[in-house]
Amino acid sequence: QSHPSPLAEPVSLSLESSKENQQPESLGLGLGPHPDGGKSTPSLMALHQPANPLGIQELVAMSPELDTYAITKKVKEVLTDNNLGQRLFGETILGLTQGSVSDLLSRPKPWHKLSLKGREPFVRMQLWLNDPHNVDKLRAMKKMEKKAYLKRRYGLLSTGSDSDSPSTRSECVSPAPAAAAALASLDLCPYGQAKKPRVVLGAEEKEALRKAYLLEPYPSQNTIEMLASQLHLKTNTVINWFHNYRPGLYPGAAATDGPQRAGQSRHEAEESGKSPAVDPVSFKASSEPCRSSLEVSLNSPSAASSPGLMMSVSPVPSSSAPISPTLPNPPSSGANHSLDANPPPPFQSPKLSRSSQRRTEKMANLNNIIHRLERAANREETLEWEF
DNA sequence: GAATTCTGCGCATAGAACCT
DNA sequence: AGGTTCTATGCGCAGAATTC
Repeated sequence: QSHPSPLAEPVSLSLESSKENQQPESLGLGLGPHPDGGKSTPSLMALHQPANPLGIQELVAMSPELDTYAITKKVKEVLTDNNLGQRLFGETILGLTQGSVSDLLSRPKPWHKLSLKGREPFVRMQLWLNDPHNVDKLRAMKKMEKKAYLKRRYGLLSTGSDSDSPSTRSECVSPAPAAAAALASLDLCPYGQAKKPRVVLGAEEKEALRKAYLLEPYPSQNTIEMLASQLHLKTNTVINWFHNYRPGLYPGAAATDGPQRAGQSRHEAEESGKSPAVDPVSFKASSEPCRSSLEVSLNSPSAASSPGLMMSVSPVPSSSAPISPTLPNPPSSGANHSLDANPPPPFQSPKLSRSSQRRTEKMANLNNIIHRLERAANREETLEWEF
């Protein structure tokens, strides 16, 4: 629609459109034998060759088959590890909105099912991953946005360095390139930062919390801890829920329908600066002539030695048991110190036993909670938070 | 050539988490 | 406490592809 075309090169990683300049035949595309099958595939290295740049479209067309699941998994991992939001990433790297980024990352389609246009974001992601410096650049942009926000709001810049500013407390230590390179090994968080998956409360949990709220809108610490324990939630989650549920923040909340959105906010922020500190040109300009892993062929054997975020590119992604992002994570250890006295169920098959047992326990527990809450509410009896 | 289907994406919003 | 940020998701639109 009216949004800037994704092909208008919001990408700053030397992905400038070069339609007027393409020389496909002489690009030295690194058409090397595929490590697995000897299949000749083009590489993405040409993107970083100023002398013979390729347009993103050409690049997509020439790109080898990419493992979209692995790419999105890695991108999510990097974004999470570095506290980089999907909005910033989408707008600056992919030229897409946050919602589209979320959709792409959570439900990537297999490469072979994508059209050329549909493949484009994945190629951009791969390119972005290839150079660890890009993470730093995005982090820098985030800081700039933060500063701009603070300036707008308070008319002053945050004092002190960003690293010790409270507003950036959650950012992990600036990664050394070497550390970033360590990302190349999957599933490692290079900065020792625990990942914090988003909590999605189940219907039963919400129901229990709602009833708890009706009985006690301002629960004591003790109550919160008990609720957290019984619902297998973190106390902070319970606190946040109560906080968000109170009418003050969500008009109409706590009535029946649960939290409503408070004032909208992002659009104001975006309004005041549609491209808040997001200047692809300057971003690109800041990218020193880093002849990093961008130059490395996606499929070339040398990729293995690349210090960057090079992903393995599956020639047959669909056959490689795609990593479904929706696969449930194994229950985190220690998350289940149930206070209830439910004895462990009899032995089940190893795979089922843990999750189904947990589920059963949780359901029973929740039913118990709801039942007691209802009884308490009906009798108007003093709540005793014993489940 | 019209109708239908597919695909990619933006917009709006819910709600959890975070910041001041 | 109030406000903001962030992610997930539903809905709808536009354009391309396909079918009739």
